Amino acid sequence: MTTVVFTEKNKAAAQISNILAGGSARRTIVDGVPVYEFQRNGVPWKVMGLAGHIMGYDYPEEFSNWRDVDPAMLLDTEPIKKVTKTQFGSAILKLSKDADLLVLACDFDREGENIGFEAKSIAEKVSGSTVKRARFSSLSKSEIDKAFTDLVEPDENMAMSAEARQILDLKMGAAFTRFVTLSVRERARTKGVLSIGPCQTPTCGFVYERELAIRKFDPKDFWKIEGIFNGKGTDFTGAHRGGHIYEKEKADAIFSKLKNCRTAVVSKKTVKEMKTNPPFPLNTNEFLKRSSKYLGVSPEQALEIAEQLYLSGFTSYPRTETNKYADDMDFKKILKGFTRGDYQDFAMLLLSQDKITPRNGKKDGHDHPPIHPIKAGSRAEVEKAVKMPRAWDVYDLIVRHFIANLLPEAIFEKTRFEITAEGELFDSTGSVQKSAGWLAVYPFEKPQDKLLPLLEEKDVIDVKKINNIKSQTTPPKRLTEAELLTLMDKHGIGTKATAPSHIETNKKRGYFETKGKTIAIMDTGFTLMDALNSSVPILVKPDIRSRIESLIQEVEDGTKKFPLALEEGTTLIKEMYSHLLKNRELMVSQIAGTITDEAVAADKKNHVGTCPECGRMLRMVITDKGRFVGCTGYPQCKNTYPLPKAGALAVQRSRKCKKDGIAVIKVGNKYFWSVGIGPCFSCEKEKECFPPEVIGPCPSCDGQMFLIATKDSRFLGCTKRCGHTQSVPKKGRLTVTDKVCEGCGWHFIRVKEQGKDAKEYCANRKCEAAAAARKDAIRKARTRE
DNA sequence: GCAAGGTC
Repeated sequence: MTTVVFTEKNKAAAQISNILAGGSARRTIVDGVPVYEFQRNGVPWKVMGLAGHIMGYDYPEEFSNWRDVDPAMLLDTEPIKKVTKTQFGSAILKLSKDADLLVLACDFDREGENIGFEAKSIAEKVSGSTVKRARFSSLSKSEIDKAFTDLVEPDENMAMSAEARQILDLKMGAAFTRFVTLSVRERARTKGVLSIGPCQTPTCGFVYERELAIRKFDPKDFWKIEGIFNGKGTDFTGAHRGGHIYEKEKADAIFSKLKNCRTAVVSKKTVKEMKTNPPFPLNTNEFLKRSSKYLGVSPEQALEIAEQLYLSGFTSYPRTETNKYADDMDFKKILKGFTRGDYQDFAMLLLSQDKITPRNGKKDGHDHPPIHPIKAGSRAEVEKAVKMPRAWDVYDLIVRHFIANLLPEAIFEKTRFEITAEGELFDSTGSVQKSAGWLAVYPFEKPQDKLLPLLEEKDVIDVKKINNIKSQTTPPKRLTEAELLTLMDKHGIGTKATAPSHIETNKKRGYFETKGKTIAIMDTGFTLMDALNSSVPILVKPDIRSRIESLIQEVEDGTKKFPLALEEGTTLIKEMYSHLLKNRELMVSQIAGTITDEAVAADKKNHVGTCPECGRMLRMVITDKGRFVGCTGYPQCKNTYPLPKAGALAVQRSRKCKKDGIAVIKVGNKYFWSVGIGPCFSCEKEKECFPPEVIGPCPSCDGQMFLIATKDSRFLGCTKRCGHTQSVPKKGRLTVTDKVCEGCGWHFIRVKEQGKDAKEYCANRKCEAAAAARKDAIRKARTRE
């Protein structure tokens, strides 16, 4: 009389056993798998945790060679399901042999039902006993007790719907991936596989669509009228109510009406108190988005860190849809851990309250609570337990978010002036933080105060200047990872646990890459999406996932039989396949062309110059074993030159060695290396080849200022060593441009920080024109808010 | 060597 229970994972097995056994479950190991044993109602119980899916679909052996099988065959072949985690398979057999009742107790969702059925299908080989289902949405005692008292029938429709998804995903993925990869390989050597899938392809599709919008963008000129006013001795700006004016004549007319105007009137004043609510508790999606946005940590990495933090007991389970806390959540218990250290002020404040009220969201996946800290840890403790870069930052974000959610709202006082000048209306807004509330613990979102003078209605103010500013509409920005995750979530691409992996797949395939926080499509990805878009547009859009989704939903609802859904799904895939087949030539030529171009470009990057021995091309040869410069004429020409062992190598196209005429290579960010000679710093011609980068006249003597870069700093110094120095931005790539400042004769510098727009300006701190421009930029930044 | 979904 034994009852055997299967849960989705070991952790759930342990917890459920403790609840059902009243705290006295015995842990044993069967074929390496933990099993919890206890007595309940006089009957022996055994509970085993699975590890998610323990079975998986694949094609039969004879279909595994890509070259032997027409990919289209895969659409008419049924994949077979096999046990992929054999130790679980044998443990299930051992346990089920003498069971009288089998209970499936996996998560209450589609995949959970399916995982339970995997165990059931294995158990039924050796056991004919009854199979029941325990349904629960959380691992609380009351729910578990109830679920195991009121056992229900397993839901075959639900399990089969997941089965249909698995088969259709594999059929489509395998057939399309093989077809595209093999077709393109006829014309170009591909580095790896060109994969296609119902989640990864639409994910890339979002990035592609954005790229299209950027490329198609046609900038339009517009004008805006800005007033610079002075009231009570304080300058402030106002924007003309006309906003963006697209006709020059219209802007000019307003401007000429106003340009000689010297006074204006505050025609209306409103003061409003604005409240900003704390954020909702963190579910996985929100956590990943904020990690990316605030910390620049990729979703994949953030999830991995959260997983480690969870395993080390610092934070709760990281995969959850829920953004509201259960009513019995014990906030005080957690906060007590934080009464020392970085967060103590906030923890003490909250603990002094009778009641702590979170600002709850509305999503309840009935799975796990929102991500929150479990125990307090110092930076040293967290970094010791989780040996991953940024682990502390992620933990800090989770703790701060947790506390912020419990704190009161932030309060701002927002003032708005309507200003009338010559009958034209301007608006000025300012806001002042009255009470920081949750923002005090949440430095990731810092709103800036914008100050306005204390004016009242009917006050007359000075008009210092009216500007007619020409501007241009800007193209859409590249997607950030956070925005991509939002799009995926909105269109049901992937699940909370798999979304980052689809992004990762696209990166691995060379379809897109991250540049700072934004995602940039790569040539291969763009051409592939372009080709797919012109032959099978639904593949590039989220439609493909939703078509399959609605099919399997019908299976789950019982309105469509599993075999029919499979057939219809296969027909859909076949249809797409035939479209792709029809456009094969065009697709292949496009993609092969791009791949060849990329290869040529990569090869060109390695070209160093002409071989003095034989006249052919010299190139850098970089292998796992080492690197050197060799001749393309090898093996006839055996000419080689050494290269430095460490540092990234970049051939300097604009430079040739003055000694031997062969190329100069930049090593890392550190020094230059002449092929055939060695490091330039040990060469007597160094000064001649690398004259100091002069930026302009020294403001304190008749010398010239030039850029001095050392290993850990950079600044401007004087060629006459008069002692005058000036600072330059520490961050970003810095170049001296040809443009010369009219004010002081210095060359403009160009600073390009990763993920930001390049800035060009005069860096001279002693230049009046530059000072005015800086002031103007600050003012503009303020008024833009 | 193909997918996506669980979990470790």
